[in-house]
Amino acid sequence: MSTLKIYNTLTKTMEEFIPGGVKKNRIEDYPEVSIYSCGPTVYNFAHIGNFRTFTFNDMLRRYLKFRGYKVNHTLNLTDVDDKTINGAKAENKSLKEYTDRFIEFFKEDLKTLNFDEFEHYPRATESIPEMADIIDRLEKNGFTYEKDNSIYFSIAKWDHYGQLSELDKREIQTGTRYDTDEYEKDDIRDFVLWKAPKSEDEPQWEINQGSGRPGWHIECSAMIRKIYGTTIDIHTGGVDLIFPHHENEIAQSEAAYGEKFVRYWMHVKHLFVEGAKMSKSKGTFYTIRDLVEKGYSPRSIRYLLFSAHYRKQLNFTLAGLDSIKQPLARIDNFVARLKLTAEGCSSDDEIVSASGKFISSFIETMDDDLNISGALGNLFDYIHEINSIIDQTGITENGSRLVYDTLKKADSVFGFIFFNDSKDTNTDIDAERIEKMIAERKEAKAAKNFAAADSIRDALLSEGIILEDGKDGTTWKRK
RNA sequence: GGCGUCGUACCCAAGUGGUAAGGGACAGGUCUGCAAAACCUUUAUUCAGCGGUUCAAAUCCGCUCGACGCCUCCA
Repeated sequence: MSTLKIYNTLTKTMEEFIPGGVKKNRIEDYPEVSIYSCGPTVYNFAHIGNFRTFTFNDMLRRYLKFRGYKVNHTLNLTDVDDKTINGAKAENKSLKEYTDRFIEFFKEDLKTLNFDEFEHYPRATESIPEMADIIDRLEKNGFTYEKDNSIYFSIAKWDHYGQLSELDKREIQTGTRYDTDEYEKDDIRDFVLWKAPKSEDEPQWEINQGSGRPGWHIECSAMIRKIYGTTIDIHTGGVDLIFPHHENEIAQSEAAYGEKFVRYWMHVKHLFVEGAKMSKSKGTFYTIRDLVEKGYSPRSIRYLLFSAHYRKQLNFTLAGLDSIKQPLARIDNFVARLKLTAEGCSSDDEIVSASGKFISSFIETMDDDLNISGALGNLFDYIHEINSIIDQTGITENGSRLVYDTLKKADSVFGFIFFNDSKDTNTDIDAERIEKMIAERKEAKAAKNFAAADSIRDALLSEGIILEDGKDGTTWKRK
């Protein structure tokens, strides 16, 4: 059996995944896997690009669970920064009131896309004491300085700075305006831990160093400390966060506590929409809601977001979303076929071996840094193989059940094979009337009155109902 | 300017030294009164271009062209 290997941004290499840092013989013997994922800033609806990253998080946790690891996963919610503060001010609401609403929307979106439930969804504003503790320790260890009542981290004092983003290899471009922040720093690359209020009515909290609000990076370090207490296994986020966000998290956490912050860093590449960067002016800044309103199913969105490897750029297009109806229909038809053909005569041996082969190839593929595209290939190979068997020899009820269970198992990772698309259930179509018309058509066909039969079919088609004649009678579906 | 990534069929997309997965589209077939759907089969002598290393390269090295990322609190 293979072992899970993941690409670690910290070392720039593929590494065997060893939770807790100590190799065990069996997966069940490993301690709970601790994962922290940078979540959304809740000042607006999250867009499709955000959801690529979040979908990756969902896939990662689902696969770890599938593999037998115990998972303890955090997705944070940034509820205090310039954007949330300004947004609340603009609507004359309290920060909490304002962000509560978007957190709710965000969680609805997660549900819409069939996300697994994460263990924790902490808000930045709920970890102020932990932030204060980090700042106290940094101050005591001599890593901070104060300027205009804001507290900064001095990277000159921290020897290990730059390991994640390989800063030591870089030269800073001359003539670049490096920082336009209103806050003054000693070194342009220093970062703020605690911001002095710009105005009295701004949200602020009291800590030993004075009244203010958290800098961008401190919240993640604080929440990780609060929830996990010590070194965590995996930290994920979009590639844009490598520098400076994650670099600064490492600096402040390791300088404060003197122990390793994170074992494995995983970063998701950004997506393109219609071949270019998402852009509000081009109208390619989609939210999940936008797409659903346009009539695309959440299931297709999930599939598309899933389908490309997380470290490759994914080109998200509406045409691509459309074409996903086909593979999904193929999967659905396959599942339906399992139910229909449960009285075949094949020996189960072939089914058993094909199913076993599928699962082991699925594991081998996914163990290679979550190669989801390869795994999708495995899935369709399996469907193809079973379809062939059914065509040639049929399938027994036992065989059918085994295939069904195998799909269920794989779907604990995919999450789009058995997807409850609520859109299909709230129908206002009169099913009884349709069944009656189908019965009439059947009679017409029996009487060889094909003109009458076709006119019934056409009448329903004009209402958007498609009739399909199969071996076991006629079924209908919406266009 | 510095650091880095990518370029595989009409489209999407795996494969990173052993002779091109998978999906969509297209085409042929089975089934059907016809159709649709479903299923089956077929589809890249070739991996941006050029040169090199090797018994062997899409995979390693060099150069060229093209797209992109970070170096600006953007997932």
